[in-house]
Amino acid sequence: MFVSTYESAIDAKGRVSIPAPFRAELGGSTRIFLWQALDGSGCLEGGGEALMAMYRATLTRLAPQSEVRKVLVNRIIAGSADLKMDETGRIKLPEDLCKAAELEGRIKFAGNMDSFQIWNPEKHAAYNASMEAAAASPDVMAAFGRAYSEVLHQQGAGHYNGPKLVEGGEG
Amino acid sequence: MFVSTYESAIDAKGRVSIPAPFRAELGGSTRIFLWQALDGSGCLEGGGEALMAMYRATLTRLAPQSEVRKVLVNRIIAGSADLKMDETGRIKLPEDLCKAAELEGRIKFAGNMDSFQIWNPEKHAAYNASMEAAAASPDVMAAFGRAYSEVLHQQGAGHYNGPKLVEGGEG
DNA sequence: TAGCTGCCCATGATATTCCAAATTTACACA
DNA sequence: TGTGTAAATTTGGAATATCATGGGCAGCTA
Repeated sequence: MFVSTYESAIDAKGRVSIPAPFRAELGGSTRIFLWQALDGSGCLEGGGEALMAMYRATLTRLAPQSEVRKVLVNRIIAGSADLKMDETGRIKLPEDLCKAAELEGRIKFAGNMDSFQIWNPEKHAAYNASMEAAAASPDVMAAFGRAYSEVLHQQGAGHYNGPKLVEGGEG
Repeated sequence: MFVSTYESAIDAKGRVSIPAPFRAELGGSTRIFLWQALDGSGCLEGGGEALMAMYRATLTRLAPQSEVRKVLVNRIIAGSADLKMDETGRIKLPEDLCKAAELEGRIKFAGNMDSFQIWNPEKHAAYNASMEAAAASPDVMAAFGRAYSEVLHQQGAGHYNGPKLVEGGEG
């Protein structure tokens, strides 16, 4: 799972070091896919071969000529950059994606479970602030609490046994 | 279950010993996650791989582009530090988290069932005082009583048999 | 030939691991 | 109940490994 947030930088040659923990998460593969986040937040989203395989399987389930499928294939498949890390764990960010996400100089890598995000630091700070404010909402905590107890019930057949390592939770 | 409260200290290099009972609770794993508590109380919250696996399962249940999920992924997944204990059970607290929770010198570890909290001692004392005052409220005790008898019913098939050790309740 | 790209090595900073001393805690025995 | 011994834990510091980053060089492309 891609967890935590790391800072990195674009060097003079347009190269970026992928944080080591994220590299480890790619399981030895050096192929990285990058595209613009679908939610309009202005960051890039990325992942490795495992994620792309999941997306492929997911998109294949959608009806071939459905509008939904066409949109998602366009945004994620056609819109992706297909990059290869060098020996020291760096990739070269394509200019169009940098421009779209307003990336230059220092950037932020943020874990997003199965994928990660790449942010302009100022935008990321603003995003964090809005998320922090939203987290205080009772609705958010209530929804989280409901989902958490559902997971507990599922695991423990009705009564509380404490958290367990969920199957497939990590590699 | 993470129980009780322990005091510890941050050394000159920013390292902190995890209290031995909490270490035992991590079940041999040396990976620790730390993030800012969602409730705005100003402490850090932490747990091990089991808790993070639970959170992952929980977040996966929420609709992918829902606001609730985005908020929680931001706060818990992206907002977590992914730390590794050394041989003697210490972690290095990231500076940004220390700053956010006003941690320096001595700190408090407080058990929180599935997770634990890390507090600035003065803040913790103030929190304790407010909790002690609130515990006297009839509403609190009433809610506790209701929940307690629900659990009893669930365990004892409808009538009171005295409390039981729930299967797997402790190790 | 100029610029871009991929590949490689060098280096400083940071993080991790290892070792050892000091302190606390637990236990057995008188 | 007090004391001595052993074990575990906490603490401090140094050696080592890892990582991010800058730059060099060759090959390809336009």
